[in-house]
Amino acid sequence: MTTPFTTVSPGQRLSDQVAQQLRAQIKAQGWAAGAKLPTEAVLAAQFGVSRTVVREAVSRLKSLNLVHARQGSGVYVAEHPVLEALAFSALGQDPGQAMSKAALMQMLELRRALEAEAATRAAQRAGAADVRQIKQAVRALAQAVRAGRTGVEEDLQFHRSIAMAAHNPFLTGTLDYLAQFLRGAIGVTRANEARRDDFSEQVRAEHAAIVDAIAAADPRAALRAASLHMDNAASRIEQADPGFWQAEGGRLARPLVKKLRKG
Amino acid sequence: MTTPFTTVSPGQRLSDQVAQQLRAQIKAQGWAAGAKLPTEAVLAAQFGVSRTVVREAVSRLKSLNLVHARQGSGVYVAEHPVLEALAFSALGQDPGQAMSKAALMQMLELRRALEAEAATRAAQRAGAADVRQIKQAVRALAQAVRAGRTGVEEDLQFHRSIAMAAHNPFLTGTLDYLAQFLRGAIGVTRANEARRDDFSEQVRAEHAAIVDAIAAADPRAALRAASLHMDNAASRIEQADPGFWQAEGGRLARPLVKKLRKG
DNA sequence: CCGTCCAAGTTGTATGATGACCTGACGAAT
DNA sequence: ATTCGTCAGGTCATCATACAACTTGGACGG
Repeated sequence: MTTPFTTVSPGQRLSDQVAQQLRAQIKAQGWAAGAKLPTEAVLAAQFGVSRTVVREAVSRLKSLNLVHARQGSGVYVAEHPVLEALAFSALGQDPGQAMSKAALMQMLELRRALEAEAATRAAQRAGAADVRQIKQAVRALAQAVRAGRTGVEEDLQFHRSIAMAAHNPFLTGTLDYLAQFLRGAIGVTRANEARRDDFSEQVRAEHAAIVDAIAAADPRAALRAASLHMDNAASRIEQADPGFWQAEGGRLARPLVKKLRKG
Repeated sequence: MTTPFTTVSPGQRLSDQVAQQLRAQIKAQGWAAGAKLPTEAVLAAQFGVSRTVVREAVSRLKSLNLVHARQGSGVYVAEHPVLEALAFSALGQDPGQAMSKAALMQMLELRRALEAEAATRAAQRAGAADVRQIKQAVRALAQAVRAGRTGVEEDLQFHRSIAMAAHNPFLTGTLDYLAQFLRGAIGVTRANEARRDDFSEQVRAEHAAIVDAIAAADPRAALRAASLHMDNAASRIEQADPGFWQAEGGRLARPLVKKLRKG
């Protein structure tokens, strides 16, 4: 077989299916780095679709820097298709979905590193305006809770305001990107924390400790406070009722099942 | 004017230009989250291009989750277009290019957080196979240096092997993604370090300290060693000849000029 | 051997048409 | 009055075709 592609099936968007298959082929080293892909016309014939669909699929791979096209020559696999790793959201996987407990813990680990760095640098560099922003976020979060909402967006905004106070666009950008996946995670953690009043109060206190350290321009205290907040968040998830992950978390965790089966 | 779009100019790929302008418009809150974009026909008319071009541009925004299209209804701005922040590479900016000294320091800051976490967790979880991989990477790096090469790829592989030993796919994924931008940065730092023999030896010793700590399953030592490595890398850049950034760095730093002018 | 030019191949763009699907409005039946 | 079916218009998804812009490799003549 010279055509290792499964024929596309209608119902789904064809360009999505083609993009996924091409991505899979590249990821599986089906084509070496720098190699030339078949021409659009050939791909269209192999997939049984029009050239328009192939072009849109290739266009998406281009925007992910998996390939680059040279007019008059062809489409070539990128030399360093590394970014693909973080682009799991872009093709196939749906971000914003909730995650399994294990994935949640791993994400918290990543956050721990980034939030600690952000808090440290924020304590070093935050100006009066930055501190105002952070305190504003804290108030918004408290108000959301009083209003009976979960406060996911406000929680994200709180952490984002700290990252911005660090004045490092790479840090802000990375946290922003992760926020997409965090949104589901924070929803779960806050739902968990809201089940126990002592948890809610504990979270509030931890947030306050971070803010105080930044306002006091004490980097080491900020580092400690931020690390503690993440560690405690992990603990609170560990302490959560085992039933939580079947009950309230179940609705959210369901989409993860397929992801786990695949792994 | 109801058409705030600058007319596209031939020479560049039209779909790229349209995608950039749409992205800029969304980023500038020109359209609220959830708002419906003009139809493809209208956009095509406003930009003065064909629907084909508009469709490819929109397709790229879709793959970045900036918008989502509903057949029969329209194209809508995503509710949480947050990931866009890390996608600076996908549209417009060329990754793999070198960066300014300031950007390099900011990126080191981000790396510091991630590498420290990776080293810590690696020390906690690395198995015998993981340690073998890491030591193999160290040997490859030494060999590359002896062969007169810069060892950028080997340096990346060294850090990647540590991240993998941490057994956290999110951490590995994020570092992989950043590696794309790091590649240029590491090239600059290694070119800088190679200029002074004491620097080279110092780097080698720092790497060894990290490996030893992981092999000894000492998380705290690994954390210290990794943090020290990043801090020292920053110091070495600070200590670099001022002329370095005009001379050797100049060739690499040139593409950054436009980025700085824009900011 | 070397430079020029041309022709085929490939991507980029334009255009028109058709199918699938959504949305809102209208009107009939319960 | 509410619900439901139907219909028309709008919109995205896909297809087919044609042409423009560009690259590549080889033929050709020096």
